[in-house]
Amino acid sequence: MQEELSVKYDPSQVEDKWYAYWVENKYFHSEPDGREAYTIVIPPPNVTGVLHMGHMMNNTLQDVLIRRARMMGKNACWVPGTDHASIATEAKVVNKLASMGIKKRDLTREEFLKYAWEWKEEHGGIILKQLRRLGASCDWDRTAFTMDEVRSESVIKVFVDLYNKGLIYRGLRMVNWDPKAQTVLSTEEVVYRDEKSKLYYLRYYVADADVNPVKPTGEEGEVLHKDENGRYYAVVATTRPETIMGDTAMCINPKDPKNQWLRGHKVIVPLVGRVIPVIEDRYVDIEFGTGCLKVTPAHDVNDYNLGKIHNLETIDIFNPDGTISEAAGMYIGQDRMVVRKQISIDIEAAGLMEKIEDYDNKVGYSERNPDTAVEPRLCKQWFLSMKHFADIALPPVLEGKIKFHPAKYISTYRSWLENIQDWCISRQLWWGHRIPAYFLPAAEGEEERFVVAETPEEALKLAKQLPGCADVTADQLTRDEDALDTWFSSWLWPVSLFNGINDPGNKEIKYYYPTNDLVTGPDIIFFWVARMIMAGEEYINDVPFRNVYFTGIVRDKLGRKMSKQLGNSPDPIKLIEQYGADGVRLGILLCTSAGNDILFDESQVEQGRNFSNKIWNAFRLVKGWSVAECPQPEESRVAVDWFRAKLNATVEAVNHDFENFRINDAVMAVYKLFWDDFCAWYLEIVKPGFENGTQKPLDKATYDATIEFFDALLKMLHPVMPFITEELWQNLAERKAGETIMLQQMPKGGAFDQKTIDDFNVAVEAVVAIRALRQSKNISPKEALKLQVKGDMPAIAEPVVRKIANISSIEKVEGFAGGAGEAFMVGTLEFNVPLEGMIDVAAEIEKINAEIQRYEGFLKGVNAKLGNAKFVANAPAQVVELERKKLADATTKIENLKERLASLK
RNA sequence: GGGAGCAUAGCUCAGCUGGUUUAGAGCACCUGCCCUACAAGCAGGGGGUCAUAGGUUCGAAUCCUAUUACUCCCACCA
Repeated sequence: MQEELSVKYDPSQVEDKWYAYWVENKYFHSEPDGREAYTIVIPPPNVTGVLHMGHMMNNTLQDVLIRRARMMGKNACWVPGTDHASIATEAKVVNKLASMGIKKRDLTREEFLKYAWEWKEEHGGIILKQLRRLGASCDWDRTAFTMDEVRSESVIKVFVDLYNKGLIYRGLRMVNWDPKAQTVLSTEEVVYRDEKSKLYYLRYYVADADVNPVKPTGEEGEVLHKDENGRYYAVVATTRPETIMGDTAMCINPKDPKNQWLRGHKVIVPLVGRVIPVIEDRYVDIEFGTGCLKVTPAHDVNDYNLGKIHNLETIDIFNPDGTISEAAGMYIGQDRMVVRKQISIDIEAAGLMEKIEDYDNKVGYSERNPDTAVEPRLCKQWFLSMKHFADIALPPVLEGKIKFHPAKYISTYRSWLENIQDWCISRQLWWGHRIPAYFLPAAEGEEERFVVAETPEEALKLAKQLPGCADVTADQLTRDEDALDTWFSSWLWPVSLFNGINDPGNKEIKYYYPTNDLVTGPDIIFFWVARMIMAGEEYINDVPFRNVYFTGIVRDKLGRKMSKQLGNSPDPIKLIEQYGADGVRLGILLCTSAGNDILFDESQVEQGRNFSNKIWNAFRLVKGWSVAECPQPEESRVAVDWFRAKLNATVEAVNHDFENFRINDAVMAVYKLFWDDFCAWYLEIVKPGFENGTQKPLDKATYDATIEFFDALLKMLHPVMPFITEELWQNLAERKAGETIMLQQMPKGGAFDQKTIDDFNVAVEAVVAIRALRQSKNISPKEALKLQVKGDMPAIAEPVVRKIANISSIEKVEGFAGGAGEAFMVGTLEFNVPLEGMIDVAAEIEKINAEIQRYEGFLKGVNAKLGNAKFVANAPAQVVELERKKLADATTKIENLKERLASLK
């Protein structure tokens, strides 16, 4: 620290220095020992990600929790790491390659992965470096990656295990297909958005020659469509006319009176000309559109189900990239969205369009490629059967073994688990964990055969055991091309970080698991939180964490989500440079409450910076004092007693807040303790005056207490503001080499007398009243005043008022005669400041009358209560007693005021 | 369509099991101050029919019902 402390705190002078110091001394590192463990695993950010405000909030919270736990004597371990994020990262690599003129499909898997790893090495982990700027006290020696050796091995082991348990299966299903990434997605990865679209009404002519209505038209509301040539047709409403090439039936509800005439007939698909049957199924909503549904089994889940029931042909008219396939017979190779426009024109031209209406519907988009509409597609994929996992994951949350903060997410969690669908875990990607399934050669049309094993050698062994496969060779086995869903590795995170899959029951997993608190967003409650609980229960037979703190979304002050497009997302590193990491941390924490979105505004960070500066200057003040052997002034003795009580009370409140994850409240409590109580009151009271231009020394008792308080305050602030607290703590007293505030014990608080705090508040109120009086009468703070008091002033209040309000004498009186002064009340205590010739009697009378009126209004309410026999009879004695006291107090006050009014007149 | 949550000062939110609350905090705002820690500061001040309408109760911001607004989640109606 510089000899001369600057007036302004400069974070850039201290942050890097202390972070390096902490890392060098391995203060963040944890090894199992005899202490109680406190563990947090980081929600692994995307390996190629860049820090944004959401990360800042999330990781600040985690750091506060971990630093506090460390100072509470726990063996705190915060494990950092990154996620391989297969879809996002693969997309980035594909784009990069494209910019180099390389197409993914021209590369072998090995070549592609080489590029991908290069990309990862180059861009990966930036985000972890950025976290250091924030002060994150992660155990960097434990940094993990979802695709590193331990984690990969865990994933493969788990896949094989679950397959062997019969929980993983391979099946032909209607799945969600992302045509841009060209992979399937799980149902959770599809986000539905409202969209303005069109409902197209298409003519499907009746194919049989003699449709001729056997019965007369108009019977029982039947709707027959007949064109100018006398030909009959049905009308189908669809939002997706481009799928007509895949139509293999038209469906009506058997109970639909208006479409009875279509029963048993055949219709012609417009443009395509294919003749398809009219089938009947109760699934069809009679009220929707015309009650006629076109059935495209290959491209709609419901249609697929209808197809299965009614044994319909399935025509897949799309290529994997969303263009029209050969099977469609027309528009081949064109994108489906282009074809939608074109086909409506062509149908119109062919006279087959009845009408087009505006229509609001929901369209599913890929979570990772938000501008790509997801296509339902029929294909063979790997699934994890979820019923079993739902069964084991629900009880710990419902029974409170895991607590959600806020608790409202329990119901979200519950309803998801109670309606769970099987998890599609395969992805048509290369960047990820390759599925350990090996296929045997099979002739065309033959049922596929495969084995699942951790290694190719193991697979070969298994394959040879299959009937008729004794001679199979290693070359004949082909490994599944697909990779696993990224979440299939993330769900193991709290277990795999401690190698609990590969080495069950090892020392670390036993020590660190279950972890304590998880800090994450509610948007991944299904993706991640729920699945970690499943994996934890399945593999360790215990919950992965005790508490889940759900953060909100960081929005700008207008409530908009932060996004690159809007440009409303500040660069966290720039903010740190501008305001200091401590300032940014405090700013974020002040507006964070569990489950609520935070509306971020730079002014909050400014508040954080200002607070840093306040701490800095308090330090400058205290360090500037000299100490001498002299008696302790009365007001200092009182202030020490009071502040100790206040400190202890706040420690208790802060502990309570943390237990309930009310972190913003805890932070605010310490903020006020420092700024309002310590700086504005305590330091002002003990601050020595000046004599002949030099500051008087401080007595030793007061000085020691002040240093003790400052030390306690810095510790309480440290989890929130690690840098400035370390800097000042190191300079507050002599420190040995290698000491750090990080590893000090958090103040434990202790018993305190509430009366001390209450009595002090009398002084505070009196001082405030006298200051207001000075201001309104334009009396300088330097001019000493006299004070009269009627009643018994608390002993500790007197010296405080004397010093802070600059009172020369306090006189106890029976009444204020003559009215030569300004009076005020604190509780029932009456004060008067005698002011010769400075009183505006008229104004004073008005003021007193207003006061009387206020108290009388108050009395009315109290009297109404006490006058109510039912109240007196039913309310608890305590409450009635309280009302009586209110009555007595208010009555006294009014009497005093009236007395005073009289004396003025 | 189903479910959940929320509605308190200009803004963001506390207010837990109804009674020391004719409602609090932080920020913002207004007024006065550069008084040897700090103008990134100090001192003082104004500001709310607790969304609306009913109900329960001796007593409601707090509990119940309905309405309105917003937010979120879930769902295969083309």
